[in-house]
Amino acid sequence: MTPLQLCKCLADDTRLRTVALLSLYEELCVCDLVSVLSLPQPTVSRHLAQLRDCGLLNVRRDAQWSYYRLAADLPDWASEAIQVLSAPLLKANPGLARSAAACC
Amino acid sequence: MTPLQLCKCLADDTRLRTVALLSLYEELCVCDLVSVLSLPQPTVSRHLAQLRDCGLLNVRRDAQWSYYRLAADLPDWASEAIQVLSAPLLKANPGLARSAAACC
DNA sequence: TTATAATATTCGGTTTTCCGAATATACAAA
DNA sequence: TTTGTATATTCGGAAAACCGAATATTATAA
Repeated sequence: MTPLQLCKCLADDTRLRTVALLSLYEELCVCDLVSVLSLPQPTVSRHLAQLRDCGLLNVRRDAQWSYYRLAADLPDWASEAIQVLSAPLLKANPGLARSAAACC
Repeated sequence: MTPLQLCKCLADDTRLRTVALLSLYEELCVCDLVSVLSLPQPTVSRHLAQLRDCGLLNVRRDAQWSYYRLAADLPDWASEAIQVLSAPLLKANPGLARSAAACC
């Protein structure tokens, strides 16, 4: 995981919002993200796979649900960057956190 | 300037290294960057223009030289993100800082 | 004015990224 | 086993990003 890889991962609205939500909610399943982000399920799954392949997310499978969370072994600078970038995004989009609170 | 815009600006190796150098050197002219980054001048200028158009960099024109620096009016979260991402990049590429020291 | 140096821009073409649609897989409940 | 739900993947095509080459611009010096 390099700074460039992290920036590329976060240089997409869907992925950045996903990571911001996971910095707030610890763990979310795909259907929650589909509902909160208002995007088709395959789109969400594709971005999640990309974040997982980069080492940014971990998955936990429980029955037919997949629960995603920020990877536990991220370097400190990556966690800090995610925090620093998520905060203003969530502040500027109160609807995101609101609809997540209503669903997750 | 949004977190997404910042991430897109930094999601390119040339631009990320440029910003990292400017987080270390305060002010650099185009020919310094051309030399340090080992890239064609038009390539460097194009990326600088992109960073300038995003509001990330300011230019100061002095005679035939253009001196670039990080924008003075960046929001705190953006400055912090740049610092957090630049540090590991510079640490992982000691040659960058070294060749900048030898030239600028 | 001419020549030169530093920088900026434009133009095509290639590569990368993203998405919609369709399909596949995994699991659970009936 | 069949049905249904949740998730993942594949496959085009479209949009965007990036680069090399050529050229334009600006300013200095001769």
